[in-house]
Amino acid sequence: MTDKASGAPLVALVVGPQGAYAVGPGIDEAWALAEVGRRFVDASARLGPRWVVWSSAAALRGVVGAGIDVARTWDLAETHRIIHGGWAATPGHVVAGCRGLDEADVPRPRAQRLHGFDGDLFDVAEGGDETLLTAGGHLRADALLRATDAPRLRELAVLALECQTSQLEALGRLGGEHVARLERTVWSESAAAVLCLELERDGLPVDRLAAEDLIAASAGPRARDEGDAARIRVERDRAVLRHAPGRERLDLRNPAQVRELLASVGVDVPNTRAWVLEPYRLTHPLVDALLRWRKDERIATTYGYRWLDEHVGVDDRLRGAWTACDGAAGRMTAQNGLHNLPAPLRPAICAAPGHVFVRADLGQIEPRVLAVVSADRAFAEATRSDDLYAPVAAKLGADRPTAKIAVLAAMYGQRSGAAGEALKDLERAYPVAMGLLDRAYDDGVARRAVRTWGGRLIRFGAAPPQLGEGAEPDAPAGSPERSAGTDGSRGRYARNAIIQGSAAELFKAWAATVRHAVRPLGGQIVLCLHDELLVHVPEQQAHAAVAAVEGSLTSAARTWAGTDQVRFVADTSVVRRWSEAKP
DNA sequence: CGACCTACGTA
DNA sequence: CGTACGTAGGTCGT
Repeated sequence: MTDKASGAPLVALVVGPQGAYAVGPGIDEAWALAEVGRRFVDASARLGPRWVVWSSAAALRGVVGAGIDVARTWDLAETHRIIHGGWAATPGHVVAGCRGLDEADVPRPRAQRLHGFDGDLFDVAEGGDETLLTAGGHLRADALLRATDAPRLRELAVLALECQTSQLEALGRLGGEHVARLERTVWSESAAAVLCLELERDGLPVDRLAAEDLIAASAGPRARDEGDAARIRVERDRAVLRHAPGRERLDLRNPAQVRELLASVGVDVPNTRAWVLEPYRLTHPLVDALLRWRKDERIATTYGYRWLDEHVGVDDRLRGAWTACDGAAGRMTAQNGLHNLPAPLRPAICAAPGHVFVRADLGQIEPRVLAVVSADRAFAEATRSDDLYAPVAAKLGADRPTAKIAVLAAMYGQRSGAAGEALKDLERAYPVAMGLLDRAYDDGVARRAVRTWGGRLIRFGAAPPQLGEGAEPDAPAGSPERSAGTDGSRGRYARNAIIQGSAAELFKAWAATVRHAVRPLGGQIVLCLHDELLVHVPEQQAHAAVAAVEGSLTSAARTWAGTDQVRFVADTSVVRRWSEAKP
């Protein structure tokens, strides 16, 4: 069995709790756990395979952790998510997907282990002589954890190869003449899953002292004990409460009390959200003080000393868990603030001595993606420009701000504001692109599943899969499918998911290419932020890294889009601190 | 203790 | 100008 398009032999790797197994053309070996890294390197050099894994996290965390470069993979879990939609993708789900079995019947792991007991040992002892599959053809729950001997590991590896074959056939049925595009999606999404492990391993470089200073500016000094912390909190609150004489005991963290307080000074609002209060900033000094307090409070609670201590390692790297796709359209997610670090803290994100960041963000990615997905030749023409809105404005006979609002309104669906006339002109100027958006909207209203450009399924109406309960402790919150909501909300969701999800695919294809290109330079991708990449690289290699990042965009975009008629642009700069680059 | 709400950070 | 995500603190009910 080989990967036809790339010519690489397909080798399954299963890593269990006590050993590993690799099987494929030219290899059929049990590996001791301590030897996995070395044998992985040997087998990679000897065979140049595409490694087939149930999931990158399960099979490759140790390999990546050892600093080994993992080149080509086929991640069965990520592929399952592409083909079938949703987020649940345990080996059980993969097998069910491949065999056409009902996802709802996938065996789920036993309930929570009891406090103070090691549930794994208990389960392994009890499940020692079980078969791999149930009578119904499903993979037994926790099959990977229970695979403690070589024969069982081999069985799982062979099954993985069968699933890969089955997924490839499914891609062929789905893709027709575009099967190669879907296969490339699998490759880059699989690479993204490996990249996630690298991001977790490497972390984001932080200037700890700068971070402490920035936190101190908002949260005050480090508290020595609980009483000290309370005193500092009261001190912070006083900046607001001094504007409310007689109500110094009020709890600013309680929105109901804050709303009442605002009413007492004549500010009557339905809620106390920042955008609601913003117009009242000058009405009463209390409002301004409150909004400033909220900013500080955010840093004090979410990005304060505790955050620094818990998530920034002794090597001054900020680490969190990464996932290659969320449950909706397929963007990457990250924990511990890596994806929502407040701008005021960005000066603390600083390259290590002798290093710099190459920072690059994609410009106007979503309308450019729309040009690809819709194959609208006129709209593609507009992407030739560095600023896509300029030619659109010219074509509409409108000014640039109007053209921009019209395009955004078309893509995201506006509820308020006045894009009306320009929107009608847009429909006339780019009927193909607008037609795609209208069709996506209608699909959402009708609960019809849609697919992104790369082939990821966006589902509707299905019962939300049972996450949680130990099945997938790290599953992103929320249910991936939109079964509820109004017609309009589903329509907007579908329209957005096609654009946002396709953009995420292009981004990951770019990131995977960059990752490969900067490795020989000693570079690492240290942050992925939906349309922005931060690459950490030795100073002397900055120039080469910039070229690699930009060259990667050209090649990744051409391959992903299947055309060079749509242009993608990146704004790239070399900086010491993240904040030096204006996004 | 968890579910839910409010609020807000990022893209 | 919509969508998505992660985090924390509050309340309320068990």
